[in-house]
Amino acid sequence: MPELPEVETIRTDLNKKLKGETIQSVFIVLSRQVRGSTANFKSFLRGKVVDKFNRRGKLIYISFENSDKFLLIHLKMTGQLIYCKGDNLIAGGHSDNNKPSCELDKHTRVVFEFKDGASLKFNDQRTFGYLEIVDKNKLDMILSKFGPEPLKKEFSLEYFKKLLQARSAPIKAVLLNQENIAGIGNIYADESLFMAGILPWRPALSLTDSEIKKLHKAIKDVLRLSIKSRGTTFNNYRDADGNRGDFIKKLKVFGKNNEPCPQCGRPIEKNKTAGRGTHYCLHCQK
DNA sequence: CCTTGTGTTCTCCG
DNA sequence: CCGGAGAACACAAG
Repeated sequence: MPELPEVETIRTDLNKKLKGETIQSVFIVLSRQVRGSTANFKSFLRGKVVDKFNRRGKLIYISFENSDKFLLIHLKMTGQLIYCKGDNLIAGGHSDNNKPSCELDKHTRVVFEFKDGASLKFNDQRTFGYLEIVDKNKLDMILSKFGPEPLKKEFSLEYFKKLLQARSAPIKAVLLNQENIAGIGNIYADESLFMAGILPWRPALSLTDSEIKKLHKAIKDVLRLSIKSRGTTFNNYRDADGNRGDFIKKLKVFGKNNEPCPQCGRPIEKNKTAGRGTHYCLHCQK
């Protein structure tokens, strides 16, 4: 479940590895995950030089030198972007021969092959993710639907207060909606609500000023801490080198059903809130 | 049957 | 009847 910290970890890593590199060819295993024509997808990308890996919420978009089009990559729940260089190369492998240039994993769906010999594998066990080439207009349209980035100034306490004041939905549902705040998913919704001492099903408008302030800080703190730990590997997430994220060691409630609460020792409970599995401590959260 | 991020569709309410 | 909010469902695979 890559959320903001996981996608940010991947983005910064790949930016270091692939900025300025040239795409030589693209090998497509499962065309269903490439939106639009796969022939156009391949022909557009061939020879393109990576300008930058960018992120908005949980969405990665790659810009290219001398091009006004972008490659969107959404990992959804089980997507991975795995970089490999040098090792595991297959002799004669090239997408033009319908042969990949590197060893595929069980769930590899697309491989980008670079001129310097490196490959970038898009893996996705559950095939919910997608890749798409879009022009600037479409990119802007998509990006404009996202709420503020929670780690930027635009996510102000004022904005957060206004957001919550007229909503009867559970606070967790408000946090999960990408149009409200970009990048929070199930893990960080539960964790930030625990940090702030707020029960996930409380109507958003029932939060007091001091609770809103606590939650605003908790969201930023938990996301920053997780980025420092290179994200949370609960099951599927891997960084660009195939490594796990360490933040799972610092989770307080997510996935801890029936385990003792780290604050009070009473068992963590789990229910379904906002349609999602939700973890909380009835004693520490009000 | 369960899991989840997102897009779509349905339903409710003023 | 309209619009918006929120809930419910669809998707896929293991």
